[in-house]
Amino acid sequence: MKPETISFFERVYKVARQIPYGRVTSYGAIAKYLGAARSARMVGYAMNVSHSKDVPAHRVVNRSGLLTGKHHFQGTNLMQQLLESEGIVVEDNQVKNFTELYWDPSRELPE
DNA sequence: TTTCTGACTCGAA
DNA sequence: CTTCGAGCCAGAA
Repeated sequence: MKPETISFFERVYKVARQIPYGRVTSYGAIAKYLGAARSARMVGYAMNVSHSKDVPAHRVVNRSGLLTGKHHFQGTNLMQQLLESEGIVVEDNQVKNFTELYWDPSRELPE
């Protein structure tokens, strides 16, 4: 498939799937990696339609480590359970040790 | 076709 | 310290 034919969402999914186990990242980080630093909203929106994709949306949180999208998961705390099952500590919808668990694609991944 | 909304982020007051 | 506004793009009504 040509890169031009790949939609913005496809790129988001591609990066999201590269998130290592037990790590988390932010919408803005993905957007920045895609060259659209100010399209963080679009990344979140992409996650909304990623229900049919193999995208670990639960590993994507906002810049504060807050589980802003947990409400969009099936359960009330499904997102938190998924994160905790990966060894990530979540408290009050917020990821603990977020700074240590934070995975920046533009920094961890090659250009 | 236009209008509105949204899993965000950052800078300014 | 907190609060507010603007920017970004895509999809649904």
